[in-house]
This record gives sequence, C-alpha cells and structure tokens, in this order.
Amino acid sequence: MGKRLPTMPTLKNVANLAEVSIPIVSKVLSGNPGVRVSSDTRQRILKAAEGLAYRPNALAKSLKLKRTNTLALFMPDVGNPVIPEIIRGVEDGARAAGYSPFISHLDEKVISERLYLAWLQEGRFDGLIIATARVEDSIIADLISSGLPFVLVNRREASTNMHVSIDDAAGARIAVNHLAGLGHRRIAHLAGPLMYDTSLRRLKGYQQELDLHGITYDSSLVQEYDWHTWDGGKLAMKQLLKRENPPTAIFAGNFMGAVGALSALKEARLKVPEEISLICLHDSPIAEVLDPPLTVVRMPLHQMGKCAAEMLINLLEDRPCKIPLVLPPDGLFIRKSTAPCR
Amino acid sequence: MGKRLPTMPTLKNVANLAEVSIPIVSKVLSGNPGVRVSSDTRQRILKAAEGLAYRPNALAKSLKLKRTNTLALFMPDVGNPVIPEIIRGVEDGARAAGYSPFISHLDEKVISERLYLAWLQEGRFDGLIIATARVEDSIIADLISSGLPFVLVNRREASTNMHVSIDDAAGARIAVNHLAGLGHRRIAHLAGPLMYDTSLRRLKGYQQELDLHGITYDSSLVQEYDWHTWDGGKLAMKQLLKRENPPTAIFAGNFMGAVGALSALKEARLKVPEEISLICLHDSPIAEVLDPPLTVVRMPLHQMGKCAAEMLINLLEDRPCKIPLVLPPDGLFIRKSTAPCR
DNA sequence: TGACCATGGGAAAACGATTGCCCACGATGC
DNA sequence: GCATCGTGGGCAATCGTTTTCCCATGGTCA
Repeated sequence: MGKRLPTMPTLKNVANLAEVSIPIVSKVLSGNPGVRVSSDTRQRILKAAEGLAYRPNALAKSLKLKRTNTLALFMPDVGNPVIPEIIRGVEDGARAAGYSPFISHLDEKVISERLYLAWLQEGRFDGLIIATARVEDSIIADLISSGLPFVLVNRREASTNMHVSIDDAAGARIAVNHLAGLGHRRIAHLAGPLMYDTSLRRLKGYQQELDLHGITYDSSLVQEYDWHTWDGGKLAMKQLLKRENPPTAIFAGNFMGAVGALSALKEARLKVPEEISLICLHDSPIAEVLDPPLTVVRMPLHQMGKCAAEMLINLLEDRPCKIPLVLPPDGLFIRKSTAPCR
Repeated sequence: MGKRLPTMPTLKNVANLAEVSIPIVSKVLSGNPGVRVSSDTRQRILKAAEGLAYRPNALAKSLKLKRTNTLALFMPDVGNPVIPEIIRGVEDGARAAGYSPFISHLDEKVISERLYLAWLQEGRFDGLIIATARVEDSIIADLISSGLPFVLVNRREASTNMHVSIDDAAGARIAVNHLAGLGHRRIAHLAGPLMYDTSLRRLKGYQQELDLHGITYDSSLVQEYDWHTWDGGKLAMKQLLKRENPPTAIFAGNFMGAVGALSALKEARLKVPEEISLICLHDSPIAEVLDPPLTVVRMPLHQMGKCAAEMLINLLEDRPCKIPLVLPPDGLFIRKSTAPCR
C-alpha cells in the first residue's frame, strides 16, 4: 500500500551513469583511503554521484556493516525541566563520536510493552541510553541478560556497571549544610518517590548532614511527593504546613517539587525567604524567573548525559571504559530563596 | 572496529532449528493470513522462534519493504514547555497508525548541516515532521524540491500544503478581547521574534482586536522579545515598563515570555493582577503553580501534533488528506493574572 | 491405473551496500 | 622474448528479509 514517493538514486544508478562497476563506486564514495583508482574514474564517479544527488542508503549500509551509528535515548518525561539538560549532554557526547542520538519519549504504555528492548533487538540502534527511573527492574534484568549494549542514567543497578549518576547524597548534604549554616534546625525534606534509589540516596544524604550538624532526624519532617507532576510538591508542602510546628526551611528533592512547594507557600501567605527558606536539587533557567529566584544545588546533568553517551560508545567500540560512574554535584547556587533563620 | 556484542538470531537460525526453509519461517512469523502451512510445521517454527527469542531485523526488513514505519520529529528546543505537548500529540497520532516517532533535538549546528534532509534521503525514516520555525527557508525549499514526505508544524509555507498550525490571530484576539472586556485600553504586546510568521500572525490578531474595540494601535506598546529563552520576556517587559505611560495589561505571545514578564513585574513591585494584568498564549502545567496562576489562551498543541502525524501518514500511505490545516484555539482559561482595569 | 488437483514448502531473486579476491593489462627485469 | 610485478577495477558473496514462482507429494476421480 502507498505509493513510494520519490525513488532515491542508488549505487547502481551512479555506476551506470559513470560507466563503471558498483563496487568501485562504493569504494570511491566511501572515501576509503586505501583504494587505488585512476583520477579519471574518480572524477567520473564523483560527478555522477553529485549529479544524481546520491546518498547512500543507511539501511543497506547498516545491514551490511552491522552498525547504525545511532543511539536511542529513552526519556521518561520531556516535560520535566531537568530532562533537556540531559538530552543536550547525550547529544554532545554522541555527536562528538559520530553517533546520532534519537530520543524516544516513553509513556507508561511503551514502557510496559518493552518496545525499547525490541528496538535494540531489531537492530535499529546500536545502543540504548535509559534515563527513566520508571522502568521496571524486571525489564532491566531482561536487558542485562540479553547482553545488549545499554547505559542507565541516574539509576544504579548492582548487576551492571553500565550506569552514570550523580552523587545525590552529596547534593543533599550541600543543601542541608547551607540551610543548617543559616541557623535552620527544623529542616523539612520533600522527598521524591521512595521507590527510586535516587530519592533514597537524597534522603540518606539529608539524614547524614542533619546528623553532622547535631540535628536529630524527625521523620515527620519528611514528606514524600510525586515528582512527575508540577503540583506534587504543592500537595506535599500543604501537608507539611499542617503540622503544629512547621519547618523553617525546606529542602526539595527536585526542581519541580520546589516550584510546587513555592506555590503552596505563597498560598499560605508565607514569605520566602523571610519566614521560610527553600532550596532544591537541580537547576533550571526557570529558577531565575521565579519569585523569589530559587537557591539550588546544581547537578551536572549535562555532564551526566555526556558521560552516558561516551560510556555507551566506548562499550560499542570495545574501548576500555574510564568514565566515572558517579559525578559530584556542581555546587551551591545561592539566589534569593534562602535566608538566615529568624 | 569494536566487537559486536551479542549476535541476534536470524531467520536462518530459526529455520535450521525447526528444520524447515527460511521462506516458510518468514511467512509463518510475519503472520501473513494467506499462507498455507501444516499445523505441525507452524508449531515447530513458533517453538523455535520462541526458543531463540527471535526478532526480525528491522534493517533488513525495511530495506526489502522500503518502509521503516518510523517518523522523525524535529524539535527546536526541548526546554520550551509547549514542546512536550506537541511531542505527545505526534506520538499519539503516529502510534495509533503503527508508526514509531523518533525525536531529534535540533540545535543550530544540526540545522545548518541539513542533517534531517540526509536522514530522510538515507531512508532511515519514512517521513519527517518539522516543528521548528528556525529552519531556513532555503532548506524547506530543498525539502520540497526533493519530493520527500514531510510536514511542517506551526509554520506555514505557501509552496506546500503539508503543514498544520494553530490560528494564532484568533488566539491573540481572544486574549485581547478578554483584556479589553476587563476595561483595559493600554494593552501591550510582547511579540515573539517577528521573523517568524507565527509571531506576525499573533501581532496581526492583536491589532485587529484592538481595532474592534476601538482602541488605536500604538506600536510603542509592542515589544519584540526572544522567546527561545526564559528571560527574553523579562528583558522586554523591563523595556516596556520604562515608558512614561505604562500599559495596564500585557498580552504575551507565548508562555515563556509571560513567565519572564511576570518576573520583571515582580521586580518592579507591580502587583499582578491588581495593578497590571497578564495573559499569554499557550498553557503549561507550570502556569498553575506560578504566582499568580496565569490566565492563558490555551492552544491545541496536542492536537496539532496529532494532526501532523496523521497528515504525514496519510501522505505516506497515499490516502487522501482531510486534516484541517489550521486549528482553532482551545479558548480562554481564566486563572488569576487578569483583573478589571482600575 | 492414469490424469488431475490441491496442498505444503522450497529455490531464487531482490532490496542497496561493502569487501575480499582475482584478473587483465601494460611495464619492467633478466 | 619470457617471466614477473604492480595497478586499476570487476566478480561474487554477503548482510537478513520478503515474495514470486514452481515443484513435489499424495489424494481423488473417472
């Protein structure tokens, strides 16, 4: 069904036009330096290819070469403002090595259908970068046992060392240290879904740093929230504000949560940072235009993406992998949402 | 270079295991209903395929069939919050028709290298959806003359009717009408880069509606801004506030601009909506958590994406195309950033 | 018993590219 | 004058599928 619109020129067409054989055209056009060819023949081929606007068919080439030079990048949620950073990092890493990354946006349905596994098995891509925490463990296990090349981003897995993540605990500690340094003692934590190891590590960092400052951990100051939505943080913040003894500072596990929390604080007529301080992990250009601009611990998302691409490509090209598995946070970016505790 | 990690099973392997020929395996597995095969053979083949976890090689299949069932979606900027909506729309449209969309994030470099044209010419994708206004006209012209199947999103082009967009002028008029209905007369317009026809149409709609309400158009109330960045709107808003007779209402051309404008207004200690009203085109979940939540004219971005996919697939499958080229706005969503003019 | 038919399944070509091998040719060496 | 050698370029196989065509085989009918 369906007319095939324009027919692309093939090697055969070029060969006919240049009055030579197909293989020699291939050799000349693929620029193989070792090929010996008379300059006359070369010119004829080049002219013919140019005239026909010839482009090698990627499918045929990849089939023969068993290499597509493409990567698939699986993203959970393009709406999350931290995602673009990662995407750009992957792109930079991949393109520098001659690979083209293609992004696939995974909604629940696709995740459950294991389409990504299929794409890899079907040879459409050389490798896979998975940047979604939502993928089930069982599927990761399948992926590992299939032996197919993939890298996990922002998610660690004991059974493989193909993953890159950021030191969440360290990030959390920087945030809490900042808050504690400002004199805050009742520091709440808006924690991402605790089914994700990333959230768990942030929580642990929060606890550790509290401990270091001699603040006893109060689990009622930890409120889990849904970080897939913008108002997950808002709902959680409202919960937290219901306490009889509300916190003087909030450490939000991610950016979306902080924005939601800020919204809740405003509805509650609490002044940020005068009455309550707010800090979060991750940065985003939006942080600058919020009221007040958000103090954040910036995480090296771009670098994480880039490392993931490099790691994967190293694997694909059978080179030793010397990429760090865990990246340190970029550090504190103080804007206007945190202030000394009154 | 590079070890080829796991070797995927092929039709040949399945055929060997089932002790039949390759073609019959292909026929059975591709589920062609017309194929007549004994149930014994069928069972053996199915079992063998299952046992080997066979998956057809997409490259070989596409090469033979001249159809990949994939679409490439070119996005300008995944950081822009309106983009995810479009992406999801395209996905819905494509998947419903059995196509997989792959997103490529186009930065300036890629745009200038005309990679997208290459990908299409190389047969990697069946068609292309271009959702970036930034692509140069000359490249669009190339694309058209190449005869390759593509659809333009949110951009009109006289030389092709393969495009889907939203009625920007109508959206602008709804916004201005709302503001005028609240009694505002000095309504400023934060206009996107006027090199884009989309921005131009919004400006025109703004002018028309002003006219309808008997308000004379004052070009000094129109401030162009860069809508690729979050603080483009902020800078523009600051410009506007320098006037001796500042506007009482702002109509921002897009969401990012409105967020930036809101930021500038806060810095200037202007109360929204008490002292100045703000409305924009496009909606985003973030609009809810801003302070105040933004009143917007919602545009059918999801539907636009979906229509684009359907239009492209209709073209690919040689079906008549009955998709509307221009979609009406979804309408006004009143939140809290607009109020009667004092 | 011989002709016919339906049925199941295989042979081969094709998609477009790459590559190892080999051959023809003219030039060179003895 | 004969063997050798290097050079330019073609042959053929291959990657993994799909699809058209055709051939066995065995059963049915006269």
